[in-house]
Amino acid sequence: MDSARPTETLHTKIIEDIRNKIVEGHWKPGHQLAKETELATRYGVARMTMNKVLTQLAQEGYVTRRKRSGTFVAQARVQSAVLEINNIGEEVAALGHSYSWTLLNSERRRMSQADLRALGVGRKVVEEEVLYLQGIHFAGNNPFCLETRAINLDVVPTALQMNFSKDVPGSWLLNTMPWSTARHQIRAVNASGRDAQLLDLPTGAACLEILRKTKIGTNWVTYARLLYPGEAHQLIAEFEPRAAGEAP
Amino acid sequence: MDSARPTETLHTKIIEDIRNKIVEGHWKPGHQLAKETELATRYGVARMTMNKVLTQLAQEGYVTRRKRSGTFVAQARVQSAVLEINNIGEEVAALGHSYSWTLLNSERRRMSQADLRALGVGRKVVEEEVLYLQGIHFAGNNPFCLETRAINLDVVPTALQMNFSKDVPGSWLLNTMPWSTARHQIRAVNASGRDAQLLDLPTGAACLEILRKTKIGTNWVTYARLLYPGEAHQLIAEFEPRAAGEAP
DNA sequence: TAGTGGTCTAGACCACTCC
DNA sequence: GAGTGGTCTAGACCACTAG
Repeated sequence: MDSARPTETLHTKIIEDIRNKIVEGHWKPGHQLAKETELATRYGVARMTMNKVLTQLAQEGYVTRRKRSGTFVAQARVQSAVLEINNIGEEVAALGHSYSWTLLNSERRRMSQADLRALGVGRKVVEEEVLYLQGIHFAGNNPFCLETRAINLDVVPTALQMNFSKDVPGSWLLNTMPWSTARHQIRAVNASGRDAQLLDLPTGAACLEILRKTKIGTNWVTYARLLYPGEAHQLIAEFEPRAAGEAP
Repeated sequence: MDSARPTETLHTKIIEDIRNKIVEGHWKPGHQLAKETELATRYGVARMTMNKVLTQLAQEGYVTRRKRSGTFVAQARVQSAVLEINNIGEEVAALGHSYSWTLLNSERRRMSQADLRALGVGRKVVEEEVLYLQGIHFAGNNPFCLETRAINLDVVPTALQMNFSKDVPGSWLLNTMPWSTARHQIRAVNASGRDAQLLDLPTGAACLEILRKTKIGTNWVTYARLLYPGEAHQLIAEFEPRAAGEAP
């Protein structure tokens, strides 16, 4: 049990101990743990501390807790993974290239049904007034990502005062509306004529398409379509074993 | 889903209160919160309760805590998202199609450098003995996913006794080694001749390629390459605002 | 209805870090 | 050095649910 790195607190050590018992297979899925009070005396801690341990293990998905029944080792699944969605500029910088952004088009208009489709949004009743942008992110001299974006002017009217040939809309929005939440759809598409041309690819080249819908509260802030050359880009999703029907 | 329901506990209500203050912009990033003891008296609770509140908000990424300095509203970023990586059979069933699996090839052999490359693995010194499988997942009568997989026979020797034309290797492994962890790489590729043929696609069709490396402890269990027709499949990643340098 | 987890408290000591 | 968060305790009551 030589643990080197983390702050060695009581409950941290207990958590690791129990987690190991589960991960290494000594406690199989379905195994019932002793009750809080007993585990507490066994580890020589107060019940509050033991509760903290078990609560955290439940949050992590390793155990399931049911009142009146007890605590059980959960059925594990490699089911959810954490996906890093980074700022494109940082992403390029991390690859050791110089980053630049070129604005191709900027237009104030009402969103058409075609726009909605292009941005992967289901049909909406109201066609809001938006700022419609298109531009390219470069890594060195190579196109790295084609961005098409609509910004909801009802929510972010200040966007009209911005000069997006200088500021990158994604970063600006991130700083302006910092607590937005987003939904991503990821798929593979063959680059169509104009997209391929802009990205300097042969027509039909496989691209990774990310559709991002950003909301704040119940209002949508921006829709973005990010198109990456398939060979130049990949997403890394780190594991995480998690139980079946668990929350966070 | 906005929940109105959940058990209204003291600290839950306080958490929501503070979270709202942050999300709605009353407390901007960088804003310093009052200290624990003061917030505790202000909300009329014990410090332990307030500590639980602030600890959870820090875990969620809304605030950053520094000893001796205090608690601050974090700089938020839509930076990580939770990506559901489901069992393929369940995935197909969820779409309302009947699911089936066809094994194309099963072979016990040493992994070659070509195999490693095909599975997206960097070069390894030892070329372990593996069970090398290839098969297709069907949704109805249509190919849904082409799977190429190597199973480490040192870790899972029982795989040799299985009949993978009947059992789906991914599901079987999930049940056998429930607490493994995985790493996923996601990218877009143009389907090459043989892959395209197996998936019943024109050559060059965009496909979503998922490379999955599964480990248990320090040993690798299985490498899998899952190739989905681009149009037929997409991944959904649900949001999650999170602070810059925070640990989940 | 009894046992389990869920929550809360009041007080205490410690470790770290900023001034 | 002093103030902050970090942790821990011993005891208490409550809510839910399985038997």
